[in-house]
Amino acid sequence: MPSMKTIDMFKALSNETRLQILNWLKEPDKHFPAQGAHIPKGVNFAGGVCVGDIQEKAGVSQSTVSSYLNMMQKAGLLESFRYGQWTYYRRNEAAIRQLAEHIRTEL
Amino acid sequence: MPSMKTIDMFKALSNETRLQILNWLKEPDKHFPAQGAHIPKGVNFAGGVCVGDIQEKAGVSQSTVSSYLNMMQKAGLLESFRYGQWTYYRRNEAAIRQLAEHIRTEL
DNA sequence: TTGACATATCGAGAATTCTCGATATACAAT
DNA sequence: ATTGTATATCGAGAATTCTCGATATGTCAA
Repeated sequence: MPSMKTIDMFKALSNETRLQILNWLKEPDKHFPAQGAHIPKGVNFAGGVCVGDIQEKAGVSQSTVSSYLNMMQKAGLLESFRYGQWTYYRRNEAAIRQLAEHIRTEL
Repeated sequence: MPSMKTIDMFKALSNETRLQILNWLKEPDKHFPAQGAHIPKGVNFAGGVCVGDIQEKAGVSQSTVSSYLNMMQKAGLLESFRYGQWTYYRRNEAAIRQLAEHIRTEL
């Protein structure tokens, strides 16, 4: 019985725009403006990018990118951190590695 | 630009029944009746299972299983061999390994 | 040739996904 | 308090996927 979460991951990965976002988030500095202007000192969420910047780059509507990011997070591919009015998303590298491992050994 | 084939793989993997089939085909002897009664000597397609046996085990209609298998083959997850009226399907282990590797290094 | 069987393809209705604009919520600044 | 900004949620129409039964195609056996 394959876990539902695995299927949710595959569904989340079955869309070009979402794949792009995941890929851009591999090198946030390269693809997005500098982040964290609104994150207070002492908070550690390196590599996170706010929704607005992702939306602009992806070229889809704000509501679409919001639900995409939410979907990817529910699937475990992303993790998020909210500070004030901003929500920052970044890759969940451990989960992605585990997915690769799952495919290699258990699929 | 993620290849279309990668997305097709993820789509093919986004369904419980198809995941089950892929998993059963890991150990065909364990999950299906003995195969190859109709495969002539000299033809080598070890691990292949015919559509009818997969259909019975999966418990979906014949047309559904046929299109599932076709879809998985087009995505590269399965390979098929037709002998007479029978079509045998088996896993494409190389492609599955490559998918894991792709996720690990390029996703 | 005829009949039986394995699989593929077709057509369709139901369910899900995609994607948007509009609106709501939550917080910041004035 | 009011306004502005960032994000989330809602509602809906279009597109896609799911899954079936019916039918077509190809092959084997009698």
